[in-house]
Amino acid sequence: MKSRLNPQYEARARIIKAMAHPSRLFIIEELQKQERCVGELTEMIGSDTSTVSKHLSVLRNAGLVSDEKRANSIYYTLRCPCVMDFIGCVEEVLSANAKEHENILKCCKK
Amino acid sequence: MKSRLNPQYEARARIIKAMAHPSRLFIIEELQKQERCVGELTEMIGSDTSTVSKHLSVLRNAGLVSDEKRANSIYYTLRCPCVMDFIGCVEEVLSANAKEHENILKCCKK
DNA sequence: TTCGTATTTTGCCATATAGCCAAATAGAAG
DNA sequence: CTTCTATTTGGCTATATGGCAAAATACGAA
Repeated sequence: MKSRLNPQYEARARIIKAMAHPSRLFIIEELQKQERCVGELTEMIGSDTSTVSKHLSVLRNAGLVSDEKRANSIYYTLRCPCVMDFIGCVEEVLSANAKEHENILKCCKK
Repeated sequence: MKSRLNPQYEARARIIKAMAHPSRLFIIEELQKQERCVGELTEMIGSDTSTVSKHLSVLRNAGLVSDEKRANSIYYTLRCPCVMDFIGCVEEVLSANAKEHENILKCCKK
């Protein structure tokens, strides 16, 4: 990380990095629909509770989600729903990649 | 990565991960304005050429940029300009975070 | 208080990443 | 062919990350 870039780029990268994990993308998508507690998310994801808890703390530290304790569970909410816009664009990249792949295959066959 | 999530989340995460670095965010932003070759980007970023080259290959492997050789330089272009939409949202998160921080400080002072 | 449930933290290991330098490669120019 | 320039690759080290299991914490209920 030795560069003379504006620190703003690091701040942005921190946020994006917090999203750059399959489980965390799932969590973001799920919380956009409704708030959820750790246990529920753990159940859906299918890995260790402690692992999911860490993912949630990554998202919380990035300011992407907020938490609220109710009864004896902690409920997480998506703070900036706009992050879901990311997904649409990412899908666009993925389908562009798929198309390219297809073209390459088509070429080879001929 | 032991979870029973749909593989689609991994594909998305790969793309987002490719963006999750200050230098690579800079490159994306720069390429959105105009195509650039490795040397130019290296100059702007201020780290080793090999480092920048590796960043570019990360972006290329993710399908985010494409390259074209002309004369004796390789010019890189942004393939899906929509990725720039990310930035607006990320900035929204950052300013929400800043606001929260401010509120916390305000509370403490009183 | 003690018990029980939900969540977080810690410790440890395996793997991945970023960075630089040096060596390898590609191709234009002479 | 040889040289020069631009870029990539390999080798290395340091650091960061993800995962699980176990211990610690928080807190409502009995």
